[in-house]
Amino acid sequence: MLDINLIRQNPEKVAASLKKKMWDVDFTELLKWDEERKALIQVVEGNKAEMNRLSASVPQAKKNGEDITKIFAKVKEIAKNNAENEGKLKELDEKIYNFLVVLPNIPDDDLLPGEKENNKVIRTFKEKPTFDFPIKDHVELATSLGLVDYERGVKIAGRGSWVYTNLGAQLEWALLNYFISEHLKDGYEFILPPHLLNEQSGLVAGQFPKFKEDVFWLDGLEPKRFLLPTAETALVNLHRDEILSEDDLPKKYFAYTPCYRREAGSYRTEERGMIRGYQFDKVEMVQYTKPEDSDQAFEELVNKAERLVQGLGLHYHVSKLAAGDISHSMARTYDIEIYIPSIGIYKEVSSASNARDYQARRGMIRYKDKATGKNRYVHTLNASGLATSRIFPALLEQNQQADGSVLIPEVLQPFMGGLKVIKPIKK
RNA sequence: GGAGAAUUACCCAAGUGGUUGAAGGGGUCGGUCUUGAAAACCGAUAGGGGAUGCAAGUCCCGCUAGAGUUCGAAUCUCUAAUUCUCCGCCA
Repeated sequence: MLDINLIRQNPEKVAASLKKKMWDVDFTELLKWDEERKALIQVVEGNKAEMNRLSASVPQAKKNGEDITKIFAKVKEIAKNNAENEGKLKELDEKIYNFLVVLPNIPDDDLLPGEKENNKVIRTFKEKPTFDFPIKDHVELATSLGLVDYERGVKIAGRGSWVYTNLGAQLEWALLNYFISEHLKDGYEFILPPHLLNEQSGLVAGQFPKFKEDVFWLDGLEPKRFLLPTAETALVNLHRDEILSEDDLPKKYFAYTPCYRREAGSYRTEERGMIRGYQFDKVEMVQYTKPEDSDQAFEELVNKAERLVQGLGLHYHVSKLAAGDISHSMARTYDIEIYIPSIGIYKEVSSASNARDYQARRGMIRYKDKATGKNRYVHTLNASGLATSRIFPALLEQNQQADGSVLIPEVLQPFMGGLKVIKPIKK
């Protein structure tokens, strides 16, 4: 949610910023409603004040034996006139809310306008791996090593699903364990949230109303619930409608959940296997900070996500996203993209974003500023740390050997009973 | 799934239609006393949103939420949410 004051003060500037996100908006109507609303509030409240005064005078008038029916009539008359105004006011409030609630966040000033083509790679880790043998893709590797059963996944669930089997399940779990242990070391609080969330949570995170069709909704519970598309949705709502103490900030959380998304099925050869499914595992970090601390927190989150990939020894780069490619709710996003040799492209394993006060405004998440005693909106930030569904294939492909085996990164070995290499199953 | 009860401020809680501008207690904060602390005593403690104003202030809305009745609602009615108790079912 954008601050309407910002729009009042400088509508052209806000419109220009949103334009960078490829979002055309004209505030003329909104500002007109806003003016009308202010004028109407004064009328409505003035009338209410008058009614309150009159009603309060009844007991005294009774005591004095005055004619109170006149007072009753007067109040009734004012109430009748006011009802219409109140109706109009409610309508205006709704119109203003509906206008504001769909607007995306304002991108940071230093971002390039436009979409993907204007994303900029700002750092790279390691060289692109080279192989002196014909490489296999991750689907082939996962199958020949007995790590993933795609066919049985489709059999028991349908398209867009797979089964981690045996060492594959262990590898997946080892990745998650490795991420979790690193976050614990860094003092982040571990959360296991529910996976079925209510609509308000989606609204506060900024996924709704725009992306209501992109999540899975469940029948059978009223009011309806949806399967979380990312743990961010849960974590960012933890302190909804709360006023935190300044000493509590920053709040640093991480959660492991599967993520459920409808977008699977955009089947392209580059999205074979587990690159895009209805369900994938992810560890997600979220921070609540004071506004002045959020830039630093953003760097911390990007850095943490990078260190996780570095620990695995995999080649990746960091992209600073153009304004039009960052998500609806976010002001700034860096993607960490990992190299997948078989398709020769980089795929997102972490997306680190600063929502600034956009989500906090929607969720009334505030803290009491000690110096002024005033309540201020917090800033919320999130970053994957990490999503396994791209790490897993990248790891298999980047670490494959000529004999078809795959080396397990040292950091994962303790979580896999010391196993150093996964060898093909003999037929 | 069924039945019943409850929801008041940081916590507990009084309050069944009009000086409620919400009692009282606890806690917290400040003070007195003390070498320091405890105890005791004194004082403060309704938050939040909005309108207006340079400001002080004034006003509107706030007793879970939303509707309604009434000149007037914490109080009466309806709907919903949540919590608790009991019954049923169940991993």
